[in-house]
Amino acid sequence: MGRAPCCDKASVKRGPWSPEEDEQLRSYVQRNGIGGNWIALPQKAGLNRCGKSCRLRWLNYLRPDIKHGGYTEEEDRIIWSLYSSIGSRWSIIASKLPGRTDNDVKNYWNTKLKKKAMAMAAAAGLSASSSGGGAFAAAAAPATPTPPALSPASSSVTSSSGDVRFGAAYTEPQPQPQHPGGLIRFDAPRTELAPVPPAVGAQLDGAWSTPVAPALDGGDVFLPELIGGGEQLFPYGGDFFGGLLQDSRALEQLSACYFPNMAEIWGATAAVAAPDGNCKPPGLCNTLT
DNA sequence: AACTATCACAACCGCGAGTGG
DNA sequence: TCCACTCGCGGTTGTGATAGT
Repeated sequence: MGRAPCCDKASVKRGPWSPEEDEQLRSYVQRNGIGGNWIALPQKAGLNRCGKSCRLRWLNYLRPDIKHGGYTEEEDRIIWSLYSSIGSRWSIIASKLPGRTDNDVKNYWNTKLKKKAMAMAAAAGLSASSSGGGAFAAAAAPATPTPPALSPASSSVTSSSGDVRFGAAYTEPQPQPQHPGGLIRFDAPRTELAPVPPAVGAQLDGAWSTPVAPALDGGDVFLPELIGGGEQLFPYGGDFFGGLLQDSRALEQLSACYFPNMAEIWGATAAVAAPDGNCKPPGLCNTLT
């Protein structure tokens, strides 16, 4: 049994790419495009590489619009908030960071940002002992599915591979910073989400309690549009991690800002949520991208 | 200077989803 | 409807660079 390999591993080169191979692949793709078939590409390009390897090399390294390193604080915020709400959907997260790849974002998270967030969580007094899985898992989410209109982005999510996502540290909702015109701003067409129930919404100002849900179908919304004037429209400035860790509501709202359709997704799946409260919204990627 | 530990990033692997015949 | 094939994703591993002892 077992899956047939995509190529004969014994006959193709593996490991790091040489500059010559890079140039060969780059020039071929620039001249001919991908051609809709990565498996056949290496042979056409004269490369002794697996098609998947070529695809990965092109997407993660050779593409002309790739940025490496030098993550800004704004990008940190995007990654953090989206990871907190949708988990390790790196391709989705990367799609909101122009020039970044899923692999790059994933590596950045695993090597730097996660540690930073963990340190912040520890500083915020979150314990890792209550449920295992680290400070964030411990701080996560209620045991039952969160009402989607209330907390579209706060429930823990169990991915297809079974790892538990961390949610925001839930504390009593605190009064939110005021933002003229509300946090959410998009150029895309807008649709209304159900208002946040009074139990929570009453503690928030109007702009926050009735989020306006833009449709991402209207076009990609990238970082500059998301953060608008930077700190001006973003609820937390310098102490970003600390602020979010102490205020899950803000995190939910921020995530809903990026992916407002989360509410609908969770709403559609809440009825079939697993008894443990974890569910994976079907078609999440398709809906969001 | 030599060795070890840690870090950062690139690359690989296996799986699920999508698609066309 | 089924099957084969490919793509894309996310987790994991490998490797070179750097820091520390």
